[in-house]
Amino acid sequence: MVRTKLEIKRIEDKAKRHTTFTKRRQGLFKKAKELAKRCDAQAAVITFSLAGNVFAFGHPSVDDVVNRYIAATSAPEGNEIPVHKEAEKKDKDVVIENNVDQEDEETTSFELPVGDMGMDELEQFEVAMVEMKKKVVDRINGIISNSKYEDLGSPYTGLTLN
Amino acid sequence: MVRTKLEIKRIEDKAKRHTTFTKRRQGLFKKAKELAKRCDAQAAVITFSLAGNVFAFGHPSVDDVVNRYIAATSAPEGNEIPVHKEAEKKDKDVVIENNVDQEDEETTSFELPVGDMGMDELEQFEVAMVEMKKKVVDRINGIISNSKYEDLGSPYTGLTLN
DNA sequence: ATATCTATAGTTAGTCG
DNA sequence: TCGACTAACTATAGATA
Repeated sequence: MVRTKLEIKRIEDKAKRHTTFTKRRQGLFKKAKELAKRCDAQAAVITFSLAGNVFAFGHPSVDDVVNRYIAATSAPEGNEIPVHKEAEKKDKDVVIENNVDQEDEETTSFELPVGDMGMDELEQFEVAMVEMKKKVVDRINGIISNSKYEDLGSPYTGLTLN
Repeated sequence: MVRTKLEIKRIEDKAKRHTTFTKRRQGLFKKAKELAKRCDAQAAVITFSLAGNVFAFGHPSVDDVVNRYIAATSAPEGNEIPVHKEAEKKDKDVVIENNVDQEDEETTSFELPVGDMGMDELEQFEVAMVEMKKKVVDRINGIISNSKYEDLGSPYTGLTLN
């Protein structure tokens, strides 16, 4: 039929919602793949259906990207790191706004106001966590035998984390 | 001019590649937002430009989704968990194939062939990692003061993880 | 529930300012 | 570099099997 204007809001009907979820998830993964391929970038997409099923995609792998994300957001040490802020919605206390997207070398540096805010503690956590994460990931990889490019989804039963 | 058929392959020209990366990243984020809103699902997208900058989006937050992903893929204990396999590319040794996508209650369960494969070890790692992750995330949240819905991107300098 | 179909809404590569 | 434009391409809601 004539497709209506499409409002982006919650779909109330369960069946429709799930159908849409499936279709759009596929589309999202495809887009992510194209982005990774065309732009030679790392990318990961993780989704949870309302039913609690995980669907994840990553290049070169979900875990690679997730690990890197964790490491990156952990801010290594009280040192200079360039920051590109990606803000869009809502309020945001942007501290530094700097667009540094050169491809190869040459990267302008800025001081992140993090150096003196319990950095020792953070550093400890970060190092321990990174090691731990690596082990777990290796273990899981061995066990679940997931491939490199597309990842499997498994539902969430126990262990509430947040 | 006339836009050619569009091949999905690596763009060689740096400037173009970056332009495309930016445009497509925005598109990808938008799609993810729509998916989250329309389908009331959790979703996260993490990308790294070649320059090493992180751009992440997540609903309700990147860390929430990442944590949940980690917890989910860590497979709590030698117990039953339903599995939905999302495979698409390449070879895959699918162990279990079960589509359990009901919205509300009622979830079929299957035994994951993981119980006797160094589960103790995995469990150890997983528990320790989850705790550690939680701490780091809390710490980072406090420091970087990121908002709930859209996350900031920060570049990656030290600590190569993979 | 998964697959295909199709009209149309939405995305984006190339270009310009 | 960045935003705006727009033709061309692509995704997808709704329908059907």
